[in-house]
Amino acid sequence: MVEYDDRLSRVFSALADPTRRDMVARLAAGDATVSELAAPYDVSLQAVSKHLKVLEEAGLVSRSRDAQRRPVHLDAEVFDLMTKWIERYRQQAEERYQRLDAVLARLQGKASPADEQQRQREQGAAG
Amino acid sequence: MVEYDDRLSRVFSALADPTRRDMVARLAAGDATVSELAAPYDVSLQAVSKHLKVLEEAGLVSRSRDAQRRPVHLDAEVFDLMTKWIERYRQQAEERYQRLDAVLARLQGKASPADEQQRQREQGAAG
DNA sequence: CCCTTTCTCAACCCAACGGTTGACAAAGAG
DNA sequence: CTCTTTGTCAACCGTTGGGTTGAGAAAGGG
Repeated sequence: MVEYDDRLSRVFSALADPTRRDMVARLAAGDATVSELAAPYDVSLQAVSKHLKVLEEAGLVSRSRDAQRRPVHLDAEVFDLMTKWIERYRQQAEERYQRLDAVLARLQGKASPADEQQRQREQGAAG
Repeated sequence: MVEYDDRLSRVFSALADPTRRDMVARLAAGDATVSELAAPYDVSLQAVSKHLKVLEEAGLVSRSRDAQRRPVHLDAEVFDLMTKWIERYRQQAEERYQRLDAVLARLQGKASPADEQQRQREQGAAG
């Protein structure tokens, strides 16, 4: 379970680069060779090869062989890992927001917003 | 529209660090001060301050003032940006997969898988 | 066999990153 | 005003990351 953390780091880190996100977008349309992927960019083939290695180690992509060519394939399953992480905390934050709204509505100006802010912080530290 | 790209890079990059993801998780439970956030980690307060700056510049977090304290608040909206990007290509990849399955089913062994792989690649390059 | 195509590995460069320490700003408390 | 608390800024340091070039592996074509 703990290793997942490192996996997430790799995935987020891989997608932090615009070129690599671009390649993922390209690969979503279909498999491609290294040269095909390199074509749109003004960098060496070696640089593209490195990018692909990063994507592969993040589990976003897999490579096979077809004569000299190395077709690259997008493995979309990893996206689930990210989506789950994101959704978890987004929902948590939203629920908290709704709770806060409810409290504020109940108070209806009986206390200052600063008091509520303080209460919120303590609640967070306890939970 | 183009600026969004850089924004995504910042967000993904910010979340590529396990400590920062941890802080986001903590903040999903409620606002917290810098010291409170620093407590669980074996690093200087300055390091934590730097992490928070990264999260802030990514738009994941905002900071206000309460006497000497600087309460940190999670801005969950940015998550939508990520989710949208991810979902877009995940769906695209899945649809492509289903199309491929359909084609393979129609062929029912009339052609070799290699031919289909080739067809796939050309289709991708054209689209 | 040699030549071309496709791609990777290795070494290097420089900018960015995460960490440190030291100084100091901001805001109460005495 | 002085002292403490809370946090940031600045300078520095070792590591990582994206880029380069050069060499060469892998697989077919002549």
